Amino acid sequence: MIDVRLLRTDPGLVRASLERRGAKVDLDHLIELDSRYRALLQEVEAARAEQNAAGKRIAEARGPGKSQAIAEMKRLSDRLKQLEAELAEIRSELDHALIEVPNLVHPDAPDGFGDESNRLVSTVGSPPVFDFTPKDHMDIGEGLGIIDTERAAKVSGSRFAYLLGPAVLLEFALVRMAMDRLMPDGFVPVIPPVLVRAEAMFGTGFFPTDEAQVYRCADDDLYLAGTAEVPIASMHAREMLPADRMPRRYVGYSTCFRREAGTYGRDTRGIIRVHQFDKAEMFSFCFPEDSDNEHQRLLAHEEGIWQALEIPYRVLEICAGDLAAPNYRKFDIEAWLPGTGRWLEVTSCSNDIDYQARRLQIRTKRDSGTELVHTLNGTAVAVGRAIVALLENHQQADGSVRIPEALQPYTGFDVIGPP
RNA sequence: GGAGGCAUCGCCUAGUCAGGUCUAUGGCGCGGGAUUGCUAAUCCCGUUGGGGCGCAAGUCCCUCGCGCGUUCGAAUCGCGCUGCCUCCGCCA
Repeated sequence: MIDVRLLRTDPGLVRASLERRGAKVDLDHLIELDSRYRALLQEVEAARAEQNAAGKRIAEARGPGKSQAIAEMKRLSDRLKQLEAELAEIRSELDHALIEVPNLVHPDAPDGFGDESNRLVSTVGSPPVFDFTPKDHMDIGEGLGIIDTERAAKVSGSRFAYLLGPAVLLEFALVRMAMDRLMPDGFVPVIPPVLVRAEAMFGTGFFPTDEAQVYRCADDDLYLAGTAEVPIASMHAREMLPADRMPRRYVGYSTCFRREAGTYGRDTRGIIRVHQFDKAEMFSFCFPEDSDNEHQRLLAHEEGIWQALEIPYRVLEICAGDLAAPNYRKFDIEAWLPGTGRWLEVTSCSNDIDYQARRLQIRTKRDSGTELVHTLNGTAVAVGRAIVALLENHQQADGSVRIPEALQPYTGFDVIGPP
């Protein structure tokens, strides 16, 4: 949610940001609603002040004057009730309109829409050279017997997978390596609940925009989180974070659930796009003036992990038109997949500034006053896609897969296979 | 799933039975100050959060878990919801 006051004081700024996103929001209507709301609010508050004063007089009054005063106040009370009903209606209209408004856009974010408008920030590492024809992750995974999507389809339908044997140990190794890199930098490991209330979905900005992507447990009115970002951001909802304990950093490990509605033709092979995967996610709550630096910090951790995995990657800054509603600025890392011959998005790192904090009411108090915090999130390891990248980049002629050195202390083995 | 209890401005707490100066009491903590004079103590002042108007000083409104209701008036009465606790059942 954006700051309504900004809408009042600098509507041009908001309008420019929304245009860069290509967001269709009727700002004039919003401004009109806000001004009607405040005008009516003043009327209501004046009436309440009158009622409060009259109430005191009644409390002190004795005798016949009292019943007369009560009769007078009844008329006042009726009028106030009518005004309050009107106020509530406008407030609700305003709230519904506001929750649809996406975040502002960072001035440095590239303009445009679609992949071709993203800015290439850097490319690191070089594609591995093979003296054989490299296979894609599915051929390798099935060959090694560590990925089984056919049986998963039998049990759960398409876009599910069984991970088996060394793939499972690889998952735990990846997660533990990420934690070990992040904990010294103040990230507190957390395993959050993955079933959350609608409030958490709205608070983090996934609702109302992405409601179609979320699994719902209708009987209990709970939703399966598509990322640990949702329960971690919501963890401190309606809290005042002590200034001397800022920033607050977490690395959350959770299973992630995504309906992938509307992606029927895309990434149907293997485990690149599945309904369920595990992920370690970084999340920071920080002071507003620190969020640009914090964003770079999260991105640096992501790059460090991919370098440790010895996988070539590139960093993209996402263009204004492709930012999700809560994002102010976003960087993706794409790993090179030699078997498939394409780049694959493996991390996403966003600065949402005060957008989530305003919805979730997460504040901090300093001498300068109380203010909303900034929130940021970034992928530490999306396990499924990390496994895909490892298999394709470190495959060997005999069908086995080499484990990069940094990971070996965690896996306990240096190779998977040969079959 | 069943039965019962609880929810007050950072934490603890008075107030709720008998609705009206509750403009919510006190303690802890925190901030500022005074005095004594040194492994500290005592005293004074301030301290929930949010919003409207205003250049400001200020002023008004809301906030006793949330919502709805009763009433001229709700921390207080009624209903619903949420959370926590205890017991029973079930359960990894």
